[in-house]
Amino acid sequence: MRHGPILAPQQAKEMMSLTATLSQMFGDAFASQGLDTSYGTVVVSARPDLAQFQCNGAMAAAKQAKKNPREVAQSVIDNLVDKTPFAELGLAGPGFVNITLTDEYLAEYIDSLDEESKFGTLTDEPKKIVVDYGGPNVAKELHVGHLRPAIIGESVKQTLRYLGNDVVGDVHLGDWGMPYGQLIADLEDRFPDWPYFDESKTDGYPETSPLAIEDLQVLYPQAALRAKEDEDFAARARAAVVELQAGRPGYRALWQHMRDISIAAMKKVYDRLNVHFELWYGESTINHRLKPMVKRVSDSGDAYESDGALVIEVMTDEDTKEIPPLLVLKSDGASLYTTWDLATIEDRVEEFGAEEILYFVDVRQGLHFEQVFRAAHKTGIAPPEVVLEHPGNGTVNGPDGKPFKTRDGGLLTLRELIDMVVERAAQRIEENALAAEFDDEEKGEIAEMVGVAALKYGDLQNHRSSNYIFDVDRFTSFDGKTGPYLLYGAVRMQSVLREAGGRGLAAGTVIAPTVDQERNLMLQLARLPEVVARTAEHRAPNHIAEYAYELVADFSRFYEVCHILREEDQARQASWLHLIELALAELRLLLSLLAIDVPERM
RNA sequence: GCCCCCGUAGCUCAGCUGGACAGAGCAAGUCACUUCUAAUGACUAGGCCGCAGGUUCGAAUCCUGUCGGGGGCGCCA
Repeated sequence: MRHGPILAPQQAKEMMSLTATLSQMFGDAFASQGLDTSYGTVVVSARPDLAQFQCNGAMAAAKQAKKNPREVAQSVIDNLVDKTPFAELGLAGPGFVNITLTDEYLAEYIDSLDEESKFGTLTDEPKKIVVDYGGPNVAKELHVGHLRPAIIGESVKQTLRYLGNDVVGDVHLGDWGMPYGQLIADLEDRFPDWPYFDESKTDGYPETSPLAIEDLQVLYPQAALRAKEDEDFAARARAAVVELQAGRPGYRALWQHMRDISIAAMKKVYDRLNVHFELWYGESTINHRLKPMVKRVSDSGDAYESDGALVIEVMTDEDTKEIPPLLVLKSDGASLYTTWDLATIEDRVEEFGAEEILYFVDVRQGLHFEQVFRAAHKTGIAPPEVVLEHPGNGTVNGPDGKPFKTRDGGLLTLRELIDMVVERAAQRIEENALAAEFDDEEKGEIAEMVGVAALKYGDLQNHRSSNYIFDVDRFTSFDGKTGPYLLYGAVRMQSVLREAGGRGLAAGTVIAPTVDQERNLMLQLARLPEVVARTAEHRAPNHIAEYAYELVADFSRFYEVCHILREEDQARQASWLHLIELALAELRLLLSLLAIDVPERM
């Protein structure tokens, strides 16, 4: 790490990214022609053989101003105030402006990058954002379906936070539905003597849970099955839910036990994935809001009775497609997930002041969220300016292209999935003679990090909304675009810096590049801000995943041709060390935004 | 029946919301290690972007139609 001057927070410098700087220069040139500055947007060139950057605004500007695009482009070039940064400015095709920087300008820019200035990342106007990305059910073990929301949500949360927003992640437990009525009713039959079922008692229940998580995992499916087959039992289960939600002390105490042991079990799995929730709220958290909220939407006329149930019409005159009304109360008067979702929005707005609420949930729940969002805005539960968004995720599929299942057709637990990848990673490490020198404990730690990185990167490199095929062998490979390859890149950077440190070599000013691989690495290092911004904008970590790979690949190419420790020109060597420090700092940041840990060595 | 998503190289997937000959990884073939971790790098080959129209100076990207696959449509979450 390079240690610049320690700046007090209020003095922390804000700097612009390279493309933002260039865009401003071109924007000014457009403005001087009476055209909008937004046409000045400069992006990385699609044709690296022709130029480093390009500006395509002249074509759009010409269309709007009814001018000749090539003439507009030429006059923009002519009206750039400062041309010293440019080695080449060319006009091509219908009106592309090709831009190549001088090596000196590029080096100077790269030299100014550091962690304090976030490598040129401009922070957002801070917003209060709630990220809802868990959704596991109490009493059920986490399964494959919980993987994507967890790791995508965590990554976007970290990214939004890095950009300066006030973000909290909420697991939003499924802890208030029918399953708990079924469990309670079933337990009451099995253990009628338990104090929880004695209606004459209102307190003095056991401190610790009589049930272990393993018990719940067995009991839950049995109770669900029983409710399906036994109508009498189902009726008692429904009654138990009503009593639970009404606050019957014994039921609440038993339910609390189930919730506590479930959370403890979930945390173990989420911890392995580096997924950490600030809030462990659930559907039950907003129970006290349900009645007043329902009354309010009924009184306002937004909600009305339909087939005995209470619904909110969410279709408008502008809709060409059919959108069914949102059901907010069942015909028996009980609340359901729509009720809880609405009340949860109310809670997040009133208690936290949420300006944006993002739901990282399976895309298949798209219609539900569309209905809930519309209802929330229509009823004023969410003020109009509050952004409600459902960046949905696709599924994890098996080799057959269908949602992942175990060999016997069951649902694979998340713990089993992680174990599978970590085991394969351990095998790969074992196959390699280089790991032999590490003791078993370190090998185990490395296998865990490599395995989890393999799993997470294998997932995150796909766009959030697409389904992908889970392939342990491919994910854990050290070759190609994989988690292990990225970790290996980071480890090599660390290794060079460690060696350099041992020899008393220090990083210095970045000087003008002389070889392509060096120049390309610099250009790559400059791209981070736009990639981070794009990830946040699209709520899609695959942009960061892709960029992290490109960065490591450019580092590897540079490393191949530029032998840092052997370099005799001391200024060049110091410059290269600086580049490696920057590459490592950026890579660590990118991986931290993907919530992937980096080992010291491997 | 209505609605949503997907169809890109042999395989797995990107493609920054209209820009220049469509990209990556794997697999295949060729080449480079007395190395700072070769757990690497270089090169070759591979695609009428499902199909047919349309809008545009310009379309994998937008519109219409069509075929194929997946998913969703009030008392489960």
